[in-house]
Amino acid sequence: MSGSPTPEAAVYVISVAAELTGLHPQTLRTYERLGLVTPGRTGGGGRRYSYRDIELLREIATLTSHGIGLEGVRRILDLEHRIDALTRRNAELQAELDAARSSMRPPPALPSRLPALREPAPGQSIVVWRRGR
Amino acid sequence: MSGSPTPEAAVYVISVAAELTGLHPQTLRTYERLGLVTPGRTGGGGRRYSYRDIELLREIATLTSHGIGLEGVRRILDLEHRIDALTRRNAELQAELDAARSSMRPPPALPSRLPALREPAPGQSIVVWRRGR
DNA sequence: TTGCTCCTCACGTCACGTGAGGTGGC
DNA sequence: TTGCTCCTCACGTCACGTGAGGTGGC
Repeated sequence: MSGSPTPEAAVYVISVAAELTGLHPQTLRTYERLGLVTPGRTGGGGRRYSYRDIELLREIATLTSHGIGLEGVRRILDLEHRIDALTRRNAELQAELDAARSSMRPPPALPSRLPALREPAPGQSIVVWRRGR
Repeated sequence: MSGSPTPEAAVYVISVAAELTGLHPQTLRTYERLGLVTPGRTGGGGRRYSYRDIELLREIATLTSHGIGLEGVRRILDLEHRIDALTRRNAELQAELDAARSSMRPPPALPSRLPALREPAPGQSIVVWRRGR
């Protein structure tokens, strides 16, 4: 029944969340009102913050401590998400490209054990494959 | 002598730049002091804004009109540049991938002029290069 | 009952825009 | 000379954090 806790589990009451982030409880309520962080709710109306919420709150705290207003914070978080998505897509494309190139390379890279090719003398042949003895 | 104007040409005095952007001249001086927009200077100390500067000022004006502080603006502009770069890189990778895939089909696409390689009969050699006649 | 939670309201601080005031060069 | 430019200083406004005050449920 008691599964292992996940980062999304809504477990911290507002006083604990405030303690973990160094923010005022009232500030957390303000952030929720502005739609920056949306904790879960108990039946009685109490807020419950997940670890993800705590991380987000910490990121917001860092930004505001650098003199960034909440509207700026909202935009910055959005842009950072887009950068993350683009970066992931980028790595994906790079991997596909590498795979495509390695499977296409004409002779798939002649094994290095083969003797180096030399220009034949007039009339001389270069044998690359002779079957049998 | 009168070359065609470029977007980077520093041509607008501060009063014109203020008019073009709807911003107060003193606000433009503030933005320069904060390093957001750096117009050129005349020998006498006057500012000269380029069209690129005007565009940047307009973008800043849009952001601040949405209630974003200048420190937030700075961060947002930086993030947007990174998104632009990632998006360009992304298109580049996609193009390379398309090219790689189309040039690789069927197998690594042996040049069509070469005769297909056949397994030699016992004792037979395959000559890939014979100099002279 | 105690200590939490909820909410709204209000105040202090800071950032920012903008105007004034005094200066100097085209 | 006129109208621009330069600068610094100061004030008004707004956003934000934080505290108070009054409430209710575990």
